[in-house]
Amino acid sequence: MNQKAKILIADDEPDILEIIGFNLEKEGYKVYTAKDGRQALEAAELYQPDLIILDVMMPYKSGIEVCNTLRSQHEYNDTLIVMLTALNDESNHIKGLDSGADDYISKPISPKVLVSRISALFRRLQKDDNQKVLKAGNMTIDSIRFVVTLENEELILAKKEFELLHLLASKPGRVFLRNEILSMVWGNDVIVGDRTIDVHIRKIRQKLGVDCITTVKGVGYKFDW
Amino acid sequence: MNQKAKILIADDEPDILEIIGFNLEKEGYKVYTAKDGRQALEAAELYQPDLIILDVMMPYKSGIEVCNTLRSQHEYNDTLIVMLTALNDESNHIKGLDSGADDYISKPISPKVLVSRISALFRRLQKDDNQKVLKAGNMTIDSIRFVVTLENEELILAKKEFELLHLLASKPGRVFLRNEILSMVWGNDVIVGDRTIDVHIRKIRQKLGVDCITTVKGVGYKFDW
DNA sequence: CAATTTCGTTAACAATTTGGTAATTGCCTG
DNA sequence: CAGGCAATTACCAAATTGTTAACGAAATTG
Repeated sequence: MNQKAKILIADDEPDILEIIGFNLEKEGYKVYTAKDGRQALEAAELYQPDLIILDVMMPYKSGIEVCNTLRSQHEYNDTLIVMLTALNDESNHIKGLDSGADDYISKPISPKVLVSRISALFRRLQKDDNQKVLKAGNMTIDSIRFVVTLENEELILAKKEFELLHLLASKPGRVFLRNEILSMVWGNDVIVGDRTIDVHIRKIRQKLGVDCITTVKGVGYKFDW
Repeated sequence: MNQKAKILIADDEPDILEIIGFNLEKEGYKVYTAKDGRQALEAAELYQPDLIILDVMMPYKSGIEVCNTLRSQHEYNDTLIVMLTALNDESNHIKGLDSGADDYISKPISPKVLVSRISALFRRLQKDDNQKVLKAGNMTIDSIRFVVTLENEELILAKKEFELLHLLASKPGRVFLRNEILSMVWGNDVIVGDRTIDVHIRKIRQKLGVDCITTVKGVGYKFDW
């Protein structure tokens, strides 16, 4: 989930689609919509959303049927499903959860609450794999495994080297001033000479064997692919 | 969660405790109760529940405070937290989710719905957590029988050794910081010297005879196959 | 319940790796 | 060609980890 998480909303009321969709997009999610159960299944297959919001009452296929269908397929194992239904419809509430939904939200619901609830679900999902993996061309900088991969070959950098490369590569093309580099990699209270950075840059370039760090004279360094 | 899942309920209304408790026990959960925020924290530490239901309004410490406290400690990372509050209290609803709760349920709630909702949470949790027997190459780490098998030969590790290996192998390739290792294997309140981890790593490497644990200097260790 | 073994931890020291500096060289620019 | 900056190189100091041995606590066993 390093990019925008994709959310599919299925409801037969256009108003709901619009209100919910608008609010989720505002939060940075990529939103798709469907207006009945069949469309929902098609869209799910097409867009592979990370989370699906299903209204229980929909034409052709109810949300519960859709949920059952999805849950029976392996590739939707990790897809979050949220059921949406009218307040106090307890029997559907239970059916929804028992069909494998991850949460149940009753209408009417305030956008704020909805968004909070959805982030809570995502939070639990991504607790471990905080996607700390940067990619640029055929290079991967993986700070979970602490490995840099270049054309399928693993390179091992020392801690400071790794941190420095990671910093530069986190904003490709952007120039980092020497000061910035110092305070971000070394911290504000550590005092080291200016040449230290050069030396580390050198070591990185040497180990990578590829020239992806550009010197900007008098200013700093940047990562370029 | 091969045994009964343990659930802790914290609420200052005895009626609620009883009704919810009764219904959860009927479903086969082991239930503990607490009647205010402080007790909740104590009970959490004592019983290590799998799921905690927190009323938002409680004497001494609100459910939200309790939730924040728990979430700041590593060993409660995988503990599910459900917030319980009066209907339509939207601001608390949001605070609750933002403090790291996994779900939010508003009172009054029917026992059936509550139970369904809780099983939904457990279902999601088990999805990732089901790795009681880890496999990597010709190695098997069986935390049910407490045995490590390497090329069909059984090795016996001491408890700490086993736990450490199991932790590392649970996410192959991922680097575990020394802090993480300490808090996950030893717990947060135990203070042990720095060399302790090394010594255990040493023993594991020695017993396994295979080099599957990689040191990442200045960072931690990782399991690699 | 004493004897014995196994564990977990620590301390001390060795080995290794890493980080930082200084001195030198090289390169671009005006 | 001089001045300013970066690239290199080699070297040393500091930090980190590996290894061993030893000791008390806990578990096991007879």
